[in-house]
Amino acid sequence: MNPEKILNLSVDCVVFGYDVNTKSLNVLLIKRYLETNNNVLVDDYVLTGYHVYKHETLDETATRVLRELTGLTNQYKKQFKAFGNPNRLTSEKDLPWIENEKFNSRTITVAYYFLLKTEDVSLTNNKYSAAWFPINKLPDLGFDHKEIIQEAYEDLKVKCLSEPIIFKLLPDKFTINDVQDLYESILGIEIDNRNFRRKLINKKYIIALDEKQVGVSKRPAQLYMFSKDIYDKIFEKNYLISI
Amino acid sequence: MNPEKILNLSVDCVVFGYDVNTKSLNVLLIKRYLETNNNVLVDDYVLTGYHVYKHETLDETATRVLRELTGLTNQYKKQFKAFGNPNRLTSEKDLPWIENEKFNSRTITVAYYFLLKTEDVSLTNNKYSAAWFPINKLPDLGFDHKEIIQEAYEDLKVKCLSEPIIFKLLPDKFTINDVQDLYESILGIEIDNRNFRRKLINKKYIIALDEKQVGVSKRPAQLYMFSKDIYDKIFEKNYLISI
DNA sequence: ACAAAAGTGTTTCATTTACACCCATGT
DNA sequence: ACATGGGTGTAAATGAAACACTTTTGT
Repeated sequence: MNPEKILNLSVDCVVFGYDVNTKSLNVLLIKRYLETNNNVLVDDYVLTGYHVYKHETLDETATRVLRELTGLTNQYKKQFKAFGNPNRLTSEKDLPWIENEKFNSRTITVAYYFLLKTEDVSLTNNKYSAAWFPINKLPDLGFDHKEIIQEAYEDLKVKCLSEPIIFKLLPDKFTINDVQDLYESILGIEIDNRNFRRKLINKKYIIALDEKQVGVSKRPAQLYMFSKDIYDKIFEKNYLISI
Repeated sequence: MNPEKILNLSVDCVVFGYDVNTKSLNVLLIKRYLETNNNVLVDDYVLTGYHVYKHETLDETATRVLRELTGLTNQYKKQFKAFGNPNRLTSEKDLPWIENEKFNSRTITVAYYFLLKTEDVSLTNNKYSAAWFPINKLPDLGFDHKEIIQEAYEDLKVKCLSEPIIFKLLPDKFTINDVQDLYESILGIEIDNRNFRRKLINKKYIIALDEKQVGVSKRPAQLYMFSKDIYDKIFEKNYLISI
């Protein structure tokens, strides 16, 4: 017997992945397609999500949804907002879909975002036809998912300035320039390399490895890692008022 | 005919109020009391909250809940987290209450906090027996409301450092020391008065009025106001990475 | 030898921190 | 006159911002 769904409550997941090579911050989306008599009713993308089961916490639902799509567990996740507008699933495109899927059209969704590495996800033969899209080149999106992604992105932008979550998006071994590129991708700004470099290297929790890049057709860069242990140890709450 | 409730979805409101005189950051709570045959089953406090109506957005529910309790509208509010643990309403104290109120015991609540001035709320003859409690001296609380308040408070602590929401808790005319006292109350820290004073007075959006305190039995202090217009005009996003 | 990205130092400016006494007013 | 909280200034230290060239490597 299947677990029982809560019919008017779902979790939607904005899965962020960073591709070090293309320097692109991406969002993982799944295909939504519906036709009747060769008549295409719905053809766009949506976030991955599912109803909450009766026995589950919201966090567990989010974890399950990610695992179902990618096979991954133990990824950084954050619940960032609930969306409950009564009209959020009532656009012209959404109605046939909802009818087909027997959704409750007044469904509240609790939205999470995940941070992971694009390279950790294998999409070949993905049963949801999942695909990565650069955050700035999103396809046509169903429901209110464009808004949800936008709010996740805003939260990420703020949060990456004050917490070391950036490293969740990078490989375990990275270069200083990787970090800079990622900040530039997320924030849409340019950063001075010398200042950034000095700042980062001076952090005790940024550890230079005995290793350099291999297989690059240029001067190979020094590799570093992030030590969460050291970060936690030296973390000090800062009460700087900047209004 | 009454609007139709969504039975498994509610909004709970953490109403923060600051009392300038006692320098106390308070939370507004309502009484929860139930007895049968002179047998007290439930006697504690809870947050104010209510089910979401079918036609309402979540924000509208929160606004309605606050208005119902205090008569106030147009107060600062923020949705900060959804709570959906399947066991969140199943403690020994909560069960008789839920039975009595015909709640769905698997109710998800979307939590908001409000910031307002204690003095704006009149509690005489309040039909919910509402009362203010200092954030550090909360009474026995029902459901998971202690956790909800704690999370609201954490969010407030972070947010007041980077956004001028502190002024939502103060009267329109305040002294520099009022602001300092409030920061100290919220953050639980001590601040150097000279440094704080200089910092604040140098902000263009902190405007010295042609007025001083009246009715105080000491040297009356200069009154100031906060100009949101000027704040918005000179606001600049800051991309300082502090990890 | 050349292309391409990695890596490096110094100066200026702004902000934060530390710190102790006099002042104005009401009683 | 006195008690009470209001109000003030300076110097040192830290952190951010601006800025251009050399080095290393693979091809």
